Amino acid sequence: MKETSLYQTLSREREVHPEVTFYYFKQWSNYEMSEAHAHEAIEIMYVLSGKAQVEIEQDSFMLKEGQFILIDSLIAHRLIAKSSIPCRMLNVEFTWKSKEGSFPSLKDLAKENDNLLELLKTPISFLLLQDGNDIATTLKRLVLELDSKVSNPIMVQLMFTELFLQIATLKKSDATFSSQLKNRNVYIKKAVEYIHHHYDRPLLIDDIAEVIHLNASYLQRIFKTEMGCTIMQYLTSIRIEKAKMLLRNSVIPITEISEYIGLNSRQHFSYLFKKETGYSPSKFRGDIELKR
DNA sequence: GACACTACCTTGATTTTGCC
DNA sequence: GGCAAAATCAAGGTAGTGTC
Repeated sequence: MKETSLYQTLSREREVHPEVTFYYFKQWSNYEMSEAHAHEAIEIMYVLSGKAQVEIEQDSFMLKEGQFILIDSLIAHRLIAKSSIPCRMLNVEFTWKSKEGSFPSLKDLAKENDNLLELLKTPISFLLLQDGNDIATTLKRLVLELDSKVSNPIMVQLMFTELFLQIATLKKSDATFSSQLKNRNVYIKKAVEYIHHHYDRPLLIDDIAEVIHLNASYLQRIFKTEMGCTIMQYLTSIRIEKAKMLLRNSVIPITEISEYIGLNSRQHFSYLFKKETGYSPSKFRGDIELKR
């Protein structure tokens, strides 16, 4: 494994910070790289809209909106964007520079965060993940900061820290999620994946059924048999867990949290939340504040 | 897969609550 | 009292389920 690899972070003797070498937004249309290329920089390719094919070593993947791929240093890859819909991407490439100042290195951070440690301990050529929107936001903020004429190095390192922690957490939850699904019926697996990726917008059973090419009522029946709950119960449980997290860890007004979890109605959000937890959203947040 | 019935969800209007 | 946020209510729509 080369010194420039992400996965050399723990064994590398010198302490390093990430340093962006190249970044750009670009819309690809009817484009095909003539041949695969590799570079020392680690690359993140994030699909903002549309879709594109990425070939890495012997594998080939169709990246869709909201998905991103992190390609390690010196891994050959090739981009093909031949879909009728143009693909808009944000690419960020970074390498390493010697640690400066007192800002903790990635190695230091891994000592404090199990998910990050696990990510850096498991070498892999590339990492393909579905983003909830956190990674996109952080990448855009990072690019905006780099574009700034008075770019602040500490801000850049803070955003990189946020980015690495988000990727590590996403990878961890993706692994847990995947292992739970391993033995499930393939249709149920697709439905559950779709729900996990789209719970933040209004979802109809018909939408899910259409995506996996099944009759809606048939899907409902096999879902309940396999999962022990209806599709809507499953979706609600995910939404309430996300709402609890937002109530605990953010100052987002309760009226807006319903939008964050895909419920158009704040009234119904309050009703569902109370039904599931026994507390109204405001009481839930208030009790947490009191315990602090 | 289609249909019908029931239960539950969504939505808009209204009321209550808390803060200034 | 005025205002914004949160909670409640009722009607219509949608999901879940049994049956064919």
